[in-house]
Amino acid sequence: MASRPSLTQVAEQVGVSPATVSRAFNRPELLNAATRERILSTAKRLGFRPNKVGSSLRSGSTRTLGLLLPTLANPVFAACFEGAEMAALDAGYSVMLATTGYDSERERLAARSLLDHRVEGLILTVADPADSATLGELGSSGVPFVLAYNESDCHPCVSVDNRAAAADMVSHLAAQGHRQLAMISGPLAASDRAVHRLAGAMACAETLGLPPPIHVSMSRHTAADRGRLKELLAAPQPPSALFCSNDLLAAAVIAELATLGLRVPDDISVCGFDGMDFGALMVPSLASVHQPSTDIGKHACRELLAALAGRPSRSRRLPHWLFDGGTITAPGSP
Amino acid sequence: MASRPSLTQVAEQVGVSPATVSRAFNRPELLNAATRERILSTAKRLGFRPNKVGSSLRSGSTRTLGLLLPTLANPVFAACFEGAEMAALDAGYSVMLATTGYDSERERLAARSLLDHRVEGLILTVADPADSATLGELGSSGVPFVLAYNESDCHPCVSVDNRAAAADMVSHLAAQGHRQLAMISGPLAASDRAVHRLAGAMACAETLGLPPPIHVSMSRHTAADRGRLKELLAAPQPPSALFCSNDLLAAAVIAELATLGLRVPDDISVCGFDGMDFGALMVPSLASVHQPSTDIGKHACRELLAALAGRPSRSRRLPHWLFDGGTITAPGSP
DNA sequence: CCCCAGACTGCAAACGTTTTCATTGCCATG
DNA sequence: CATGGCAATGAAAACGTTTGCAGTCTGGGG
Repeated sequence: MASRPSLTQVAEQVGVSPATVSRAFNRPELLNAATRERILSTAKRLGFRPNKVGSSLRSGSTRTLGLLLPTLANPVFAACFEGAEMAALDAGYSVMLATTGYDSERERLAARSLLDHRVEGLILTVADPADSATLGELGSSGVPFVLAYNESDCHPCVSVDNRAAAADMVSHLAAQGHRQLAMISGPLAASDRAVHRLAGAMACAETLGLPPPIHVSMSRHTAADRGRLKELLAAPQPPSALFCSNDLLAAAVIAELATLGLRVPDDISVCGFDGMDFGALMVPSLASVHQPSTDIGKHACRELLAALAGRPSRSRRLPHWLFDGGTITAPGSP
Repeated sequence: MASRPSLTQVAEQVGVSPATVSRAFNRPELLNAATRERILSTAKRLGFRPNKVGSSLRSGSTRTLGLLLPTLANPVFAACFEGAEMAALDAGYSVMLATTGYDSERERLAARSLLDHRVEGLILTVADPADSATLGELGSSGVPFVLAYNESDCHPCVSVDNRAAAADMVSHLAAQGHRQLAMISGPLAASDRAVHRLAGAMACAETLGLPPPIHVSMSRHTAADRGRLKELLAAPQPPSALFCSNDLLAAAVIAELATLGLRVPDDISVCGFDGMDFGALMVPSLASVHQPSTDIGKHACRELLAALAGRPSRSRRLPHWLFDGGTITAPGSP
């Protein structure tokens, strides 16, 4: 009921100037201990909390960061948020989250809205940093930003080395005896990660003298996808292992294979990329290239905060590692 | 570089008063078409966007909603966010998200921070609405709020009927021939949902003349949990079906059972509660009581917006439904 | 020709802070 | 006793908007 009193009201209650009340909260050491206590106690009594809107306007700083992610339906991004939130909180910042659903128009609009709210910096994942309207607008806005998951030479970014990571997985599969692989991804236009992972897999296969992996792009859980999978397996040289460019997709593929009567890994090996927590709970557990999503969020946030503090933010390449789950086995086991 | 120009600067560029520029954006119909165009075009040329901080301060409305959830690691809450974000966006609102990690202190602090940012309303999920410090503070703040997932008689909330939903699942299990059930939950103190689900299961079992379900509370993925599960299965009358109070837990339990050499559903049936998208991708697919998480977020947001518009927000009980996945079968099948 | 109703625009006061610059005592120093 | 320095506080301007009120035109009706 008692709609929040203002600093001024507290001031006149106590009988001091607004400036003094402000100082009681921001520079308490400047005040006479007695006045400070007097102010703090009546502030509490009245239920006063400093209004950040006023404060932001005057100080020019909102202490808010923007986070722009494709979707929270992918636990990877959810983890990224939590990492970023943690780091932001530690620094006294709040975060304003928006999702784009992989839609570039929504992305542009959301970024604009975030800027309108005067976030001091932005962490975001775009389809392709080399060609992004959003990044263009952002650049000319002067608001610092850090890319998460994307890899770029021209912008600060925090990610794993997607090419190397994919190559590692291909090596691992080859070591198990697999030769013909397939790489399954979503639409490449929606994710530079998928592009890099595919490139890494291809390059590694070539180095190892494997036949080039077959690339299959699944649109969005349409019936056509099911057909494409069937077709892939009916090829003259069907792959013995499916490398999916993300864990969610891997899970979907495994489920799809099950409906086709194929068992993983007995009939075919499958692996993913991301390392979502959930993969470890699957039975068998999902083999996958793990990336430290929480840390990606955390470090992206730290770099952003660094930029806000004047230090330039540097790109960080975080380590990935293979999780050798039960969905991979040597080809042709009983 | 060009740090955002202000409305005033646009005004003097165009040679009109700030008021006119303001109107060009908010009440364009009031302006002479020519002036309007002149303003809009120079505004665009200068890269001007109205500063929401100034606007919020003057108008007293931030057009921002707060969302306070336990964790995004549970995809249920992620879906809730996306639903809420959608509804908020439709109404021209932004959302500020914070997570609590099921920690009541973090919860209190986060709520306070949200209020400090002057969100106009709050959507939140608390441990127990009947006894929540956060809700207390919120109440005296005068900021409208809507509970999501929680059930309460004293506060507006959007949820399923957890008791009835759990009862439905128990009926289903009984119909399959199960008699001795176990209910597995997280710490009851952290979730009134778990409490209600347990109560619903118990009541239904009694009605149907089944022996009372055994309740097992798993703390947080500790080694002790594994022991508790083992112990449960070694009981004189071991349960033939495990009803987990959420899907994430169900997945963990299934993984745990696998390490104990038990197959689901051949050796034991398992089911969950939530209906996270992921469950359908598991092999076998996870039987579960589904709740419409996205809609919960969406409706919670709508109710909140209603409150902001003066209409009182009403509690909504959304429908649940059983997803009869492959993790349940009649007891004692080969 | 006068008057009045629009239509359009400007003035200036808010909104709740922060912060620079002064002001006031007061005490110690010379 | 004058001086200077320090500690504690206040006055007032500024941040970028919105908005009630008042002002200026224009044109049409009487």
